[in-house]
Amino acid sequence: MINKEEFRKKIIESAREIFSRYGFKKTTMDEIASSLKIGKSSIYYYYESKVEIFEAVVLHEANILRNELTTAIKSVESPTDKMRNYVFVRMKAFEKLSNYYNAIFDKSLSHFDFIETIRVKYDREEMAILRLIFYDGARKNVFNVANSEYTAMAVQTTLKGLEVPLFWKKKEVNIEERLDAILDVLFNGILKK
Amino acid sequence: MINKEEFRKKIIESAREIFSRYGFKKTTMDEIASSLKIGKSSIYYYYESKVEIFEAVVLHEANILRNELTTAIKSVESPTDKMRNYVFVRMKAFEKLSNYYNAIFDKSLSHFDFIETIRVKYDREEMAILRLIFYDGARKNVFNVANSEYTAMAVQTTLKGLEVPLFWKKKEVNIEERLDAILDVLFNGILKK
DNA sequence: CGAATTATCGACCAATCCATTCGAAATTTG
DNA sequence: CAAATTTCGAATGGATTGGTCGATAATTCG
Repeated sequence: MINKEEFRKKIIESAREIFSRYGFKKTTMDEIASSLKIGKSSIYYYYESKVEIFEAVVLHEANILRNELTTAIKSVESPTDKMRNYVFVRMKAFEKLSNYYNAIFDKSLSHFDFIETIRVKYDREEMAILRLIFYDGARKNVFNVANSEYTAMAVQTTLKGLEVPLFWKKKEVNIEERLDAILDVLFNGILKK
Repeated sequence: MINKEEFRKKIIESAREIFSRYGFKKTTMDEIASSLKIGKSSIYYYYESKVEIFEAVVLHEANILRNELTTAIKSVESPTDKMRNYVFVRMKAFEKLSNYYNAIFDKSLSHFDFIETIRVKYDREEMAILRLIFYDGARKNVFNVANSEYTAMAVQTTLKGLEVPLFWKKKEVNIEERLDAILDVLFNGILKK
């Protein structure tokens, strides 16, 4: 019916739902298996270990995020709209992603260096995107930035700071409602009049 | 600073968040404890067991639901609006509550007869409320019900049927979007022109 | 103060859970 | 049919976790 590679993808899709809901530790191989209607031991025919599946899931998730971000930017023209869309999608995504982290930073994270690798890679990609937006914004005279590299760095740092409350989940943060306030902070001193 | 009874409540509040997120089985005493910044063994000074805490949480949750439902009904005048509000709050609540069930119907549910007790009690309360709404609706000539008792029973059965997809979580159900369709089903043959 | 009471905790235990292995059976392929 | 692919049940061993207990800390109160 379906070849091995296809079924590997199916496993990732199912595992994604469960991992994103319960995190790494609380997710069991039994759950993943039964969500696919196969026996637990069958999974090991497709993947070597739970960690391997988790890595594949996180990678998948990262790719989805990258796509969402690029389309969010492409869908509008003006630099301010691009920023607005970018920030919105990013915060929304992080809200979801924080579930994964949640369960990782429990203990024994030594296995999860690969997440840091992905993270670093994405920071770089994000920098490139932000730099471009600000460069474009300066050229079009809507942003007041002398150095787009520097501004991009500052904004990225601010964004990371905004992630913290999401990460620690003191409280649900309603992104929709807070977006304008967040953009106010980000645009502080950048937006021309 | 705070007396024993107060702290018991605090425990329930904390445990509520965790149980509602992870269900009974996936929630650990360690988590409950550390969310309160106390040691695991200290919890046993306030409660005898995990099950006892869980029961208190479910009871608490049930009370909250009852309050929400009664205020939802009181807040409007017309019988159709009352139904709309009632159904909305009920479905919303069940969506959340299903997390608890989720983890219970795993196995060894013998301990959880008390949930059935609560359930039965609430079915009765619900029937009383529905009967009243329909009786009032018939009197005000907006509903076409000959026997409000019978209609209430039928509606309750339908509502229970609608819970099923929420319970089994094949997919997220967007209550906001589906509400009108649900009400259409419920009002079928009841609403006067 | 000092003793009684209240509250917290670390260390420990037994039961269960759970990721993983393995060999055998089932199923598909050719 | 035989070979290759796929599924699975049973077993295991190490980690997890609900719960106990006795030892202290902290608080109360005469």
